[in-house]
Amino acid sequence: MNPDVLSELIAVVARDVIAVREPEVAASIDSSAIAFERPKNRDHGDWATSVALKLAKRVGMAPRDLAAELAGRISEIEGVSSVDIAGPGFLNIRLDASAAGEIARSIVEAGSEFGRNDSLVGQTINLEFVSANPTGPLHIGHTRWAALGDSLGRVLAASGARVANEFYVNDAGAQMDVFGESVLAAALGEPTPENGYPGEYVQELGRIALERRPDLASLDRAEAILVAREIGYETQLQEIKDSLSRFNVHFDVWFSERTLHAGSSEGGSLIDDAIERLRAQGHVFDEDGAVWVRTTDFGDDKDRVITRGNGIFTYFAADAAYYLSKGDRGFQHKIYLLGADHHGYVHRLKALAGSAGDDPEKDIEVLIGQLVSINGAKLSKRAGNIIELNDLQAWLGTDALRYSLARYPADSPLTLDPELLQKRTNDNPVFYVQYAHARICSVLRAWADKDGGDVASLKDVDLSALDSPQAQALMLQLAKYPAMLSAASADFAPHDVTFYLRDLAASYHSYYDAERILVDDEAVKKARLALVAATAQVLHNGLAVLGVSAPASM
RNA sequence: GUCCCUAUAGCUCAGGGGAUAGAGCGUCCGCCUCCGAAGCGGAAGGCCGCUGGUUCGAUUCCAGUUAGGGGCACCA
Repeated sequence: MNPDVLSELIAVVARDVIAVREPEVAASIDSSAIAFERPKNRDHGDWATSVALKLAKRVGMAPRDLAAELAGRISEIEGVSSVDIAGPGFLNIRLDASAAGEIARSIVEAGSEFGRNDSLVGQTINLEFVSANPTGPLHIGHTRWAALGDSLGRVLAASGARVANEFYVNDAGAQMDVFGESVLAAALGEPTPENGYPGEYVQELGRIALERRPDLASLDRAEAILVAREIGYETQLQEIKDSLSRFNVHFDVWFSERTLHAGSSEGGSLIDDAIERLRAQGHVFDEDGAVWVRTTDFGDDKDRVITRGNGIFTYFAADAAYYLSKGDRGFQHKIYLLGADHHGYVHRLKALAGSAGDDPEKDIEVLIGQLVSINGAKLSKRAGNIIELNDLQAWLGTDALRYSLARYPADSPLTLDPELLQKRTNDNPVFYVQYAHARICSVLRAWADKDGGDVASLKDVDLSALDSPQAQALMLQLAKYPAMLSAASADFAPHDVTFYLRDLAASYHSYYDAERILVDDEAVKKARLALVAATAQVLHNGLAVLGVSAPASM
């Protein structure tokens, strides 16, 4: 008996009972409408539902009467041991030990697939995040979006969506030229130009540029800038890719802004095409010699210029072409994960979706991340007094860093405590969870050494011995995993996973303290091993969603 | 001025139209001859910023208000 099945059965029962009185109300009931949940208080049963409270009014019954009728039917469901009515009409449901234990078997069978659900099946999602300018190293803000975005992508994929992680490379525009001038100046031993890029890394890029093109000094200035820019760009982008890869963050698409400026089949650029497509939709107008998009039609506070009076595109033009490109490449849903400094973009991007004929409410989601601060971090002199991803990772480690950055919703500001993250105790949330996993692996190793047992042989054991309160609490926690993942994907909330894992690890530690696993009674031992192996599997799966390792020993 | 975010335990933060509002840290008291004590059990600690509204029921939704953070270009 897993919770999805039970909630579905309760929905069926509710439909049945209510159909007699109010067929229309009955038809509107599905498993999401019955408020099926794990009660906070264990005295309230294994599972609880307030469905009677919610429906009583519409059916014209007293909540407790409706509850009583439902309770009678629910108690007949196979595997349900009791149903109690509490308070104004809550139904508190308890399961047989063996019915509850089935969860352990299904987890061991499903392995790393356990938790996958189909709540987002059919969605094609373009998930854009980080998108740092290729003119310098990634900083602490990028680090947060990298951890969050990558985990979000995995959460969405686990719910059945087809997800592409995408990095938009801003490799066109004036800042690239400034970058080129800075690299060239460094290569030639000149001072950094005014408003140029500071930082030791620019000097490094200059040295690399000179190494590759010793003739740099003899080139025409404009050409030299171009050469320096391209070498710097290529080198810096590669460093960004390497940093992210070390951070266990994966991108499917590296989308170059230059492709938008380059020609399309018709001769004009993709940006020209984009403006014409928006014009065809009726949202573009000319005024004061410039070309505008009427973004105010979609909630923006002012209209936006897309082509300036001097004929040059604004940055918004590239945004428009880029947005359309996502749709053209088959993505119906576009998620943008942006830093707090971009929050003025939200209306603009939504307006873009609307102007393109998409649904601004459904087809585009803009998540604004708040700032990260950290105590005691060293500023990177080489990168011009920012806090670098590379330094953070070397300092704190991928696991601790990714886990703690994924622990909070994107829209809440967060402060990292480096002292805590370096502790190898349960003060440090990632170690608490990893320790639970390592502890289980240790038990399984002891079993394998002594009896030669392996986890695959636990698929057919009798699970009725799992009747202690701690074992049942653990099983219920395990059973919640798929629904938790599905909720996390619906809310774009990878932090749900970290909180779940904390609770699951706590349930396991309590269980471990209450019951010895490797006992003499073979049947009991097998049942407990199945439960414990299932727990390790879910810890492993959950950590994988966060891009964090699940070590077998620590 | 305007728009967005935030306000929950001493600290850092989850949660959410319903039953006694949660976790970690910190404080206090207990638990290893026994599979990893990197652990477990317990205690203390809250007008869920403030005022109204909707509701059978609001800490949760809405409005206002106060406080904090952030954003406003024919920049990129």
